[in-house]
Amino acid sequence: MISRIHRLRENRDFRRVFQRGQSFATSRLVLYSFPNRLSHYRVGFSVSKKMGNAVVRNRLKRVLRACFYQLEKDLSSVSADFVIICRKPAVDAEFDVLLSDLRKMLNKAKIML
RNA sequence: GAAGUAAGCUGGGCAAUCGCCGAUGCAGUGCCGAAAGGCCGCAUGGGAGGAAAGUCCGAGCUCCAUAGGGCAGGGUGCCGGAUAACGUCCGGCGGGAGCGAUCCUAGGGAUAGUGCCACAGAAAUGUAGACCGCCGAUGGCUCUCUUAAGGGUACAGGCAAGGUUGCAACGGUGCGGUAAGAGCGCACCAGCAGCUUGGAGACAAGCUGGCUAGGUAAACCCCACCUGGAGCAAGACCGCAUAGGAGUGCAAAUGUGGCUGCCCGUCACGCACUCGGGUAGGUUGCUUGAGCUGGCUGGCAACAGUCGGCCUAGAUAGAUGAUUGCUGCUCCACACGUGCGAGGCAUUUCUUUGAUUGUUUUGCACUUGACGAGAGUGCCGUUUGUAGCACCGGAGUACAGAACUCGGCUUACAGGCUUGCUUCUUGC
RNA sequence: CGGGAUGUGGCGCAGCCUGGUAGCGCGCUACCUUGGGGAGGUAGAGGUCCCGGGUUCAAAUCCCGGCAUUCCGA
Repeated sequence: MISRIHRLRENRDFRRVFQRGQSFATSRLVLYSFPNRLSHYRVGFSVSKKMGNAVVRNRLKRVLRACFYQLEKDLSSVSADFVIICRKPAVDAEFDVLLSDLRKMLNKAKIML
């Protein structure tokens, strides 16, 4: 789990990342990233209502937050905003699968080696 | 034992490591900030539901409006009670379904008025109507020689019994009556009105009366009762990120800047003080409440009273997650290995018990023969430890996430448990 | 949190207010026409009226409760 300062919260932050950021994707997830001027990273999750009911959507966001906790060490010096969008196959995916997807996309974005 | 019916409970458990949210305590006289406040460390003990869901009702709370009352609109609708309130709950009454336990029921008014009742049918609400019909007593015509008497005809006319249609045909059945008929008369039944008795009442029972009044109000409507509007993004407080209003005083008045290098033209513009409004954001509202729980008392019950104990989430891009171990329950398998191990499965067969079905006005009689019990038959198998059971193995473990707070309703839900009652069967 | 709208053949819609027959266009099938196709003509098939209850003699239509899609306001 990640604490509150690492969460993206404002609607205008989300729009900035969507409009000006780079995007990377797998079959389950989409990553948008845009550098910020803070000394840490921030991340926000977007899960559509089409994914399922509130239990399914909340659980998906919790699992993704736990993934980012695993990646904490590698991201400690990164200052950028991320938005993760879930696609439909992400609902049934295991923790390890989502974690490796995130690793792949962050590598592609050359934020993490 | 089987089938059913009603009510209630449960909603996997025990741990480990790393995290999230808020609470309490301690500490650095730490850091950020004008302030309100926020951030960082350690410890302790907390952290989703029976529906948290849908948002269909009702309330608290807050703001706005409001002398009081009425209209419109909306809602409710057997009676009594419970409740803060309700369209909820409890107990009754009437109606309907079921052998029964039990279940369902928007259930006021159709003589206040209006509308509608397709098709069919003669006729669909008007004391209406005559298609097939019945009669033709009375009057007409006519036959028997004539009168009387009788017959014929179906012209006038009478009738609403039978048929037909339809969800529904102007009370039903029977007897009398009549030309044929008719509540025309009578008896019983249904329904209506009045009275008496019982009941708190809905209503029930009885008596009397005149013989009769279609359905639909989840059609308009009438009657009785209820109802101001919005919602925690309500509202309160802080508020010099930034933007920006009003007033007063001073300054400037051919000034400065832009279009534009110049002219013309045009647009914009200073400083100080005071005042309120208020955006982003923050704090609060925010969890002690019609609260939970155990007894006692009253009540058929819903529920109320009283005594004791308890404090039990508070997020805001929205806190419960990740990785594991052991285990519960259900289903499938049982190849291999280990243990226990003599029957297991199927059945259009028979016997018994006889629920029940059919024939019949009823009974006798005949017929059908559920569930259970016993026997038989078929397959597999009885020491080469096979069939089966257990370990082992595999799969599954629902519906669903607090968002101001309560009381209900509705809807979703794997599996399991408990209790009451009903019907049938068997044994004692 | 509050307020609406829609659901009818394969597709797009009418009918609902005022209850009794489910209809229109495109598409589909067969036949005619043509040397063949298109166009045209004739005939035909195809419907749990979103789902479950109720009112009524009778419900796509009226009432109640769900489901799905969609729009608006704060």
